[in-house]
Amino acid sequence: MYSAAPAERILAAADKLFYTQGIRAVGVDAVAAEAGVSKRTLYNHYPSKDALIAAYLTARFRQITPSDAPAREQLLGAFDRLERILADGSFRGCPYVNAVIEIGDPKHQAAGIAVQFKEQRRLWYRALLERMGIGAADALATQLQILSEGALAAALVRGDPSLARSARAAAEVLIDNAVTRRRRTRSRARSA
Amino acid sequence: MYSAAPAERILAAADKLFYTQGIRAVGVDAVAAEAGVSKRTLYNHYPSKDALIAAYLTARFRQITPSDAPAREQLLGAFDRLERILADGSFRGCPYVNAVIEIGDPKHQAAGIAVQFKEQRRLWYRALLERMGIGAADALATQLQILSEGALAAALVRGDPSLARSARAAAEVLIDNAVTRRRRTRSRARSA
DNA sequence: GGTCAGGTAAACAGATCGGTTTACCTATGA
DNA sequence: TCATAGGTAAACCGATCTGTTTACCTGACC
Repeated sequence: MYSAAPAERILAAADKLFYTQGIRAVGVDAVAAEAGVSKRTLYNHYPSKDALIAAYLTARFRQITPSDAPAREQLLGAFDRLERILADGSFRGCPYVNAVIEIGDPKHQAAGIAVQFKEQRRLWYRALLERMGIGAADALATQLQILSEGALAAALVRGDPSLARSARAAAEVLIDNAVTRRRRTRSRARSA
Repeated sequence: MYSAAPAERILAAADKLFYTQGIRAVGVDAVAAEAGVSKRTLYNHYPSKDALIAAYLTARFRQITPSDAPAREQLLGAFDRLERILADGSFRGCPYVNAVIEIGDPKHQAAGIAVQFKEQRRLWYRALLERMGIGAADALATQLQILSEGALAAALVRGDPSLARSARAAAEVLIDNAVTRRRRTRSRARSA
C-alpha cells in the first residue's frame, strides 16, 4: 500500500484544487485526475460534487488544540498565525467565505458548515476572553472575529500580508480597553 | 424614447444579476434577456463578458460625496450605512471581494479595479482621521477598513446585520484611543 | 424613395460541465 | 478454482457556457 486510500486521496485533491482554483472553476474530472483515480471511483465515494464540496469544507474544520498559554498571548498569537497564512503564496482567502460566495445558494449544505466554523472560532475567542475575566467577552469575541475576517478579505484583494499586523494591533487596543474598563469598574466598586 | 439607451440597460441588468446571483452563475444570455436586448446588441456594446464584468465593477465605483459634517460623525456614519446595507434583503457581500474570489485570476482587470476601490475607501478614512488631527491616521484608516470588510464578510456568512454595530463599536474604541493618546502626548509636551 | 446604421430572433460552433454507462481488469479469499 | 468487490479507461448524455453568424426588420436622414 504505497499511497493513501482512494477516499483520502480524492479529498486531498479536492482540497488542493477547490481552494487554490475555486470550487466552480474546478470540474469533477480535474479532481479525479489530480487524485489519480477514475471518475467512477470518485462517484463511488462521493455521490455528487456537492457532497464532495461539503466533505472538503468539513475536513478543513480542524479542532483547535487547547493550550495552557496565557489567554492574551493565545489571542494575539492567532493574528500572528494569520500573518503567516496570508504570506503563504497559495493563500486565496477564507475557504468558507469563498464557498458561500461561489455557491450562492444559502440553503446549500456548505453555507451551514461555514456558519458552524465561524461560530466555533468565535466561541474560542470568547472562552479565552472570559478566562481573562472580561465582562463583555461575547461582544468582544465578535469584534475580534470581525478583525480576523477583515484581514483575510483585505489581504486577498490587496495581496498584503502585513494587514494581519494591523488587525493584531487593533485587537490589542480592543482587548486592553476591555481590561482597563474592568479595572476601573472594580476600583470604583472598591472605593464605594 | 421610453427606456434608457441599450448600453445602460445592459449595464443595469448586469449589475442586478451579477451582484445578486454571482458573476459565474449568470450567463451572457441571461443578462441580455434581463436587459430586453438581443445578444448581438450586447456584444456590440461590450466585446466580451470580461469587459462587461469590468464595466459592472467600474459603474459601482461611485465617488463619495464630500460632507462638512464632523469627521468622527462621518466615520461612524459609514458603519451606520453599512448596517442598512447588511439588513437589505438583497445583500450578498462586497461586489469587489466577490469578483476577486469568483474570477480567481489576479491578473484579471477586475482584480485591479477592486484594489483601486479599496484604496479609495481607505484614503477617505485617512483624510477624515487627519482632519481630526490623529497622527497615526494611515494605520488607523487601514484598521477601520479591516473592520468594515470584516463586518461585510461575517454578515454574509452569518446573515446578521447587527455585526455592523459591533464593528462600529470597535471603530469607536480605536478612534477614541487614538484621540486620547494624542491628548496625552500634547499635555505631556505642555507640561515639559 | 432609397440608404444605412443599428436593432431583433434564432441557429450555430466548439468547449466544458456534472453525472452515467459499458467493458474490462485484478487482487483477495473461501 | 473461481466468484466477487472494487478498480480503470473511455465513451456517452444532456445541459449550459461564451461567442459568431445569418437573415430579417425598422426608423431616421438626405
